[in-house]
Amino acid sequence: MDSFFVEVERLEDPSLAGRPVAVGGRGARGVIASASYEARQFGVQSAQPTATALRMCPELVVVAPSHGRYREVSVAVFAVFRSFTPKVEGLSLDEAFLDVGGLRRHFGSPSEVGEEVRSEIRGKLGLPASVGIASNKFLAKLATEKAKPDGLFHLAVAEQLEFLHALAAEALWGVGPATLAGLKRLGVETVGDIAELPEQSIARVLGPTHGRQLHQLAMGIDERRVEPDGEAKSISVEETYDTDLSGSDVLETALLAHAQRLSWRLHSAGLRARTVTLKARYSDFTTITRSKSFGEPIDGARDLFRAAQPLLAQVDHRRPVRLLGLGGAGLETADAPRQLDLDGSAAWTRVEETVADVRERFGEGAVSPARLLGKGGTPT
DNA sequence: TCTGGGGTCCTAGGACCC
DNA sequence: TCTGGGGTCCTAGGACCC
Repeated sequence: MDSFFVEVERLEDPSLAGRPVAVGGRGARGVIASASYEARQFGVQSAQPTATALRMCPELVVVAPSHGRYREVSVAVFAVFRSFTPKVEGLSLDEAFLDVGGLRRHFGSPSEVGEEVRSEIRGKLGLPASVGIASNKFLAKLATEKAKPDGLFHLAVAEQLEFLHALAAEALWGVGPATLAGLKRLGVETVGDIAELPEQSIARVLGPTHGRQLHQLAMGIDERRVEPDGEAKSISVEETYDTDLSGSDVLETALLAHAQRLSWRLHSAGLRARTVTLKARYSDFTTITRSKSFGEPIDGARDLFRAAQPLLAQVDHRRPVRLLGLGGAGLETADAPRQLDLDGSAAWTRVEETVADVRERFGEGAVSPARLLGKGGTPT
């Protein structure tokens, strides 16, 4: 999808059409999540601090993100994908691989399939989408970049290598700042340069696994299949605060809010977590994680809070904290057998079930622990 | 006007078990 | 007395992606 968050916002508010618009955090520490093409002309891009974006483009309209809405629209977009083939592998809310190798009978060419997908999304949802077509996943992804915005690009097999080798090395999927720095030390500028190097030279700098994979990609080889989406592996919530947190009380209250949100996310997904991970980022941006695994999976807010308290104790309370996060991994479906009531928690389980019922009917903010009221919790 | 939020995968050491 | 070999799980950190 092109500028997905921005385009969803334009559906809700048509006055945003044709203007430089970005979706992102509006606070002092906000960053841009999605920028319209009009905004990109000014240099606005995702991951950029909102303040910087506003300096580059003073007339920029910054809209606060509505993730719940994007998730809903994403479900509709994926339903369109699955109406073509069950072989759909999502990469994010707004991007997926479709293996359309078996659709030749119904469509004359891959490009016809691609145009049909785009037209369905435009017709049913009113959103622009771009399609890249190629012989494997990673080339298709590169082809999609070339298709944007609102277009289609079919990378023919005969032209693969010429197209690929002319690209800058950082265009490769999996080459970020750290990998790029290593490649530059080898004198690499383009993907073609990588292909010409012996695999061993790359492996010496990047390690055997990464080195081999990168070398293969540079030669246009990618054997990975399109794997239809499976269960999530982790679910987490985090928040960067406008002003740093300090002191045990403040941190613990923030943790309680996270436990509430995480519990709700797990409950909504029908999952429980066997491993709980606390994340803290200090004001100097150093980031630590502390985790603990349990024999029995949990999803209740009280259990998550209690599990995370000893982890919070491992955070240096003398240092200001700009971000606190809480996540669950080792996920199991919630219909697995329940743990026995060993500590008299059955009553609490009933409380939490009731809270979940209320939230299902009235929304996540309908119920909140008293300790959080007046701090973003909504009293009822 | 320093640097979001939610994910995946990989590495590496140590515990523990057979 | 001088310490195996393999497998799995746990924990912490880091790179990368959208």
